[in-house]
Amino acid sequence: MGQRSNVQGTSVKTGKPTINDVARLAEVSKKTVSRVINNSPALSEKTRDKVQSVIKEIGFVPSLQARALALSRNFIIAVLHDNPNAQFLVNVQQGILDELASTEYGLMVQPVDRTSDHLYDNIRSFLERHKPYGVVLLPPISEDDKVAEICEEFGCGYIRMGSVKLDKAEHTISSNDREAVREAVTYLIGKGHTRIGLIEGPAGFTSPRERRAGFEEALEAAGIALDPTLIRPGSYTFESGVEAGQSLVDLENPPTAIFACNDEMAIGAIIAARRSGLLIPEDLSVVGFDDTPLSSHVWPALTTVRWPIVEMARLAARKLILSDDQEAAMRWQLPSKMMERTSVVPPKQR
Amino acid sequence: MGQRSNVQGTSVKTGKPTINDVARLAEVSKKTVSRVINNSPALSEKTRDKVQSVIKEIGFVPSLQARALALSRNFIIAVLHDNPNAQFLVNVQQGILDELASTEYGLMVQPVDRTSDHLYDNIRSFLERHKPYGVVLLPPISEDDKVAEICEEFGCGYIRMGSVKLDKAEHTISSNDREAVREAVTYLIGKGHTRIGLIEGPAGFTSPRERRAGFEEALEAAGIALDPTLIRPGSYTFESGVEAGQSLVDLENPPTAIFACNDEMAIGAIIAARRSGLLIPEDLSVVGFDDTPLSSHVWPALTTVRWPIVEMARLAARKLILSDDQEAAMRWQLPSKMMERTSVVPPKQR
DNA sequence: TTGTAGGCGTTATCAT
DNA sequence: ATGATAACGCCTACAA
Repeated sequence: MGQRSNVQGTSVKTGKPTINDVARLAEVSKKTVSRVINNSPALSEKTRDKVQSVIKEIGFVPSLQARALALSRNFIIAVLHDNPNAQFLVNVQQGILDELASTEYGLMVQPVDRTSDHLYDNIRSFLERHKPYGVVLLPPISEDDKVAEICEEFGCGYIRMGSVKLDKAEHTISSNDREAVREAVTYLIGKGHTRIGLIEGPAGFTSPRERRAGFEEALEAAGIALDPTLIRPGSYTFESGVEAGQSLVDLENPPTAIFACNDEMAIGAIIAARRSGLLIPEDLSVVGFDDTPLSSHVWPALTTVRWPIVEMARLAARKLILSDDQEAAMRWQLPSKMMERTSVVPPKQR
Repeated sequence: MGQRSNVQGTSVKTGKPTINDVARLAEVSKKTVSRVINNSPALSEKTRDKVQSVIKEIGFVPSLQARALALSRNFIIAVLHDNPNAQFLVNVQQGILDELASTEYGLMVQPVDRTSDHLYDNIRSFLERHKPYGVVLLPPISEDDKVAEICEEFGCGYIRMGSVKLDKAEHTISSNDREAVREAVTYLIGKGHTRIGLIEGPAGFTSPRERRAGFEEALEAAGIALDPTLIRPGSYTFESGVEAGQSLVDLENPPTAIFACNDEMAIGAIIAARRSGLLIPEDLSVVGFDDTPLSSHVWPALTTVRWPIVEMARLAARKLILSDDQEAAMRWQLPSKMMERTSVVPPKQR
């Protein structure tokens, strides 16, 4: 007897049962056990049941390391990001982990530097090293087609998360920024605002572009002419919000409301306005975008638009690991929602 | 010729060179190559150089999957946490990743539920499945000795991050909450405050306990009697800060300053005070703890205490993967620092 | 100092 | 439907 064959069927070395132990006890070959594990269709009921009962009995769990070697693929989903926003990143992680919790998959996190000369090499080397089963690409890096190509090249599943449909449905998760912003600005208009400032996001990315488009659509639908003097650039940072907000309230004929392309800038604008002696929201209504925890902890609580990040991430993971879930594979859009709080009131009569 | 031996030395199957290719081209055995990879001391200069030049030439990269199988250990550091604070978590991840960037290690994230009946089983099954090289335990789960035992049991390196020394030096990274709070409260006293409110953290964990101790030590050193009516419980949430802050400012003889055990509660207290018509900081000075991004984005900007989280996480990773770095192994404390901003002024004359 | 043989625990190939 | 045998790519024990 080369192996000790005790009642647990446990091999001597590691103390944990292997596929060999199962095969021996079930009196079948390793390959048959492997077929059972992988739900191979070509198996007799009887054999399957027998093997499964042995598996349960001795508590066999397949080794992920061994499978990784044989399959050249790890049971890991990786988040690839170039995103400074902590809350966003953590929400994504949470959503993915929710979906993975009932599986054997694990989650890796890999930041990348979009400005690096070695961006693509770094991504390649990550994929080559860790061979993740699939990756979730977060904005803004998700907008880079080359990155998606690299994933494809490595035979690695990928999902691109963004504000618009960036790829085929099965590779995309997106929200509807344009409609959401249109709705938010329409809400401002509904309150009676006609002079509405816009603080934009950084140029070159789709989300700011979409949000601006939604802004313009809302104005147009209400028959309000776009006033370029009410539009300010921003970079999604608090400081840029302060600056843009300041320059808007300093206007001779300032806006009665501001839509900022994210919460940090919205809060920056509030700070700037308050510094100029304005009361918020009485003198200036403000709407943000993101629904960061920040937004409900400031005073006044910020009306904002919320991406369903956790749900999006969960769907992303589902699309990656449940390749046979056709319904999930085709779903690619989850709608944003406006969170009405206290930073918006009708404009003062002049 | 069983293998195609082209100039790249690449094996036919995967397209990527393996240890066999290196061995063949360098005219040594696999084992010798393996020794070179693992920096085995017993090797002649000549052989080492030769092998290394071949490795470089054909671009050989050892397969992590194969090593994982052979070693029963993955080249992965995992963060185990039960921590709701996004910024903290992301900072930890960033610190670890900074340190791992120059290595082949990757980062996994695994949340756990402290309130679950299966807490320990879940941790066991994670360690068993993914066999991380080491884990970083974040507070508050890091305070659970049983979790550390489980890591030990699996032969998995671990580092416990906390407010006090929770374990042997090589397993500990901590800050000096007590001294930092003492310093912050002493600073308030130095400004002339003598009635200082305290909003505590949740009972049962060490960080709130340490922070309270620091608070008491500062008062005692200044000869100020501890006034129990100025102490309020809190749970590290914004809402608990609002509540505690409200009850403090409603006092007949309210404090002129408040120290809150984290920023969220501090900001909650500011909101509550403002709601009661107080001017901040003129009527009430406030100090927080954590230096979340929040704290510099509120008005007034919050004076707070900053844990060097990124540095702590970096050191944690270093301790885990550089087992021969004695200096790092022994270092376990990184000092917090008070960030002076604008939420503190001397009390008004009465 | 270096090499040989065998093992880690799976999956794939190709029979039967 | 099932099995024998050979990968997968590295590491360890032991031998030389």
